[in-house]
Amino acid sequence: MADQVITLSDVAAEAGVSLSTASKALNGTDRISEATREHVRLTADRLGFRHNALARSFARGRSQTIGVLTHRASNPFTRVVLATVATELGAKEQAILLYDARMEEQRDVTESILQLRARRIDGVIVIGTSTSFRTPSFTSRFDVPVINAFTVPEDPQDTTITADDLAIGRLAISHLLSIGRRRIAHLTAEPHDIAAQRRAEGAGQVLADAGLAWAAPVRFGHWREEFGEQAAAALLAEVPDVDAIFCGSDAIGRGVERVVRASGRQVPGDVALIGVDNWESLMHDQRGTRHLTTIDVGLEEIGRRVANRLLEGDLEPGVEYVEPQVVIADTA
Amino acid sequence: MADQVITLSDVAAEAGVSLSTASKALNGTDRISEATREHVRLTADRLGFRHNALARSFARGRSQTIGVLTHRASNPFTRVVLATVATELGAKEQAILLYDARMEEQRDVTESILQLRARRIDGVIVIGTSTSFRTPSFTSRFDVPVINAFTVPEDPQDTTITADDLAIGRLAISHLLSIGRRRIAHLTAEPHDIAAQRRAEGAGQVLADAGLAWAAPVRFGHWREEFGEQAAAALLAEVPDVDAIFCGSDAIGRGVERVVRASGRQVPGDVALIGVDNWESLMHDQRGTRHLTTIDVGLEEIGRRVANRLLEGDLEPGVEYVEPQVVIADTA
DNA sequence: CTCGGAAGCGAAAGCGGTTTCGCAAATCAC
DNA sequence: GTGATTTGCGAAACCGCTTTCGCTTCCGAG
Repeated sequence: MADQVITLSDVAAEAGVSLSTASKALNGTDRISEATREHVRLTADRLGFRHNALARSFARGRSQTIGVLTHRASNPFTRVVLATVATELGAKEQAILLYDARMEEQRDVTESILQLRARRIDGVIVIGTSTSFRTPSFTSRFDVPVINAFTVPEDPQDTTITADDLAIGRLAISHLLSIGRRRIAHLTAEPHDIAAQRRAEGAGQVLADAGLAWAAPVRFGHWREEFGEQAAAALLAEVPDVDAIFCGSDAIGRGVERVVRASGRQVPGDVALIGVDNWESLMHDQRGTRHLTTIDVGLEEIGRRVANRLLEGDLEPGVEYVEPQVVIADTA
Repeated sequence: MADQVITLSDVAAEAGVSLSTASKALNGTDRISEATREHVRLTADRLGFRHNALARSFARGRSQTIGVLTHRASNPFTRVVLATVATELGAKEQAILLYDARMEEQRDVTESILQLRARRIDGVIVIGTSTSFRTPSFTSRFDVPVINAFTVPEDPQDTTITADDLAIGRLAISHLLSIGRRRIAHLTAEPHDIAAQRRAEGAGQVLADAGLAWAAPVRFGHWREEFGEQAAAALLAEVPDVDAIFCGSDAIGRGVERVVRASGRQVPGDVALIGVDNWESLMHDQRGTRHLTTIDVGLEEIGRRVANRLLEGDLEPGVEYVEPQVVIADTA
């Protein structure tokens, strides 16, 4: 506790070498005989020496800290990515400095950028939302590597790792087809929502490839449970023999399920349901607690990759997509 | 971008004062004439000077970084607290360094502690789970302030801010009583789960105070949706005229709702339902998307308070509880 | 007019490492 | 055996800021 701290000079003195030799020995830099190196290492261990990270950062000019820019950190998807990134970076001794800003507001963001640069952060992770809004490009505003997570980048050259909405749509329909459904409908969010558009597009492709068409025109609305209820009610009235519904999100799926069951239909017997997000695992952590069949968009994988790419420094320009996974449960 | 960086010496030179004067002027420490101070400030602004945070941390011996210890960062509740803490600290220029460990595993934790100390962190936040397991005490293992969030602390002297499970139970029943329900049942998690116990206890108190008893013995099971289904089915068979169910969590509530509706009963007409967690807002962010009436345990508030208490340094020993809030929606 | 204290400022010593550079000894080519 | 390299190590500069301490100057008290 109150043990006074061992510095590198202490180690050097104890080992009978110079400060610089000790430094190089422990860092593995420069030419040092294997014998000396080992000797220094052993004395360091014996004394319980640990580099003062502050001094080290200062001397090296690298902070061991990654800046994270979020649009709204209270967004549940953002939280998942953020927590994953923090965990992954923490395991590698990297701290994170979070700036939660409304990215539309230039002043805010500019200030954040200045702060981050003053902190000499080693890199930047931008966590966006892959839905309604394109994330402005920050790449050129830092002199350190910048990587985007879960965004629709404004500049296609920005290094970005995100969900594959087209594949999500394809996967959903493929699964419904694979369990024998043919009269399939789709209820999803606002028509201008980018994720909703792409999911619908991917879904439509697979359907067309199978020589089928939607059982009813795609209904656009909101990501909400209530919308699921309303839209499902209207859908059932219009196409009573629909046998599967692809719901744009699990929230919508929840509402849909309630209405479908209330209409006396069996799920999945009469109508199969599949959602997107894998909420239940996001909420539960524990396994084996699934109810709604869904598609996992891979948020955690995005977080892991983003963190590791940044640390390894292999940032290739362009968008990299994470493969979605179908999570089979009780409803399809 | 490639603009070379302005240092404090530059400012001092430009302002025609010594380095030390410049430092003191900008920091507001020591005695400096108001004129000089202002003059230095202006030149600093004009030059666009920002302290090099690394040098500053080094000189001061404080890292502007808070260590965060989590038990399982992938736990959804932990994530909420973590994201809130990160946001709150980020707004005050504090980075976080996350160690996600299984707290039971001593080796892991000890290593984390050494790392954190080497980093000269300014404080520690321990995020636990307020349910099945007591969080070991770390307070004496650091020489910086330690605060617990959302934990059941092993040592009651540890500074802790957490959810008030007793109050949650009380609030749930009070609400059900206030809307006129009298035949109330409770379905909740494992009997050894601390949160489940306390919620049941608080609920029982209010019921007794109203001169009532449970419509059926409290059923303990799991935090799962499936448990909600099973338990509700059994409950309805046993007490067909139950008019309200207090569900230990929203997950349980979801399962319960499905079974209650399937039995032909109206919700909330015949049976009112109330859960705990406020999942929907945790998942949604947007407002106005509620379905299940529930109790918000105040995770975000816990995160905010923990962060601010730590920075302000007013850590009083003992447990501080966050007041739960009832969130009225469609089911009660 | 003198003296003690306070106010305002600067010189310089850290903080604890990393890194450049130079030097002596050892190794190599021929 | 000689000169050219290479190897192994230490001296010292440096990273940019904070902070102690001491030196003037100024002021008010007596």
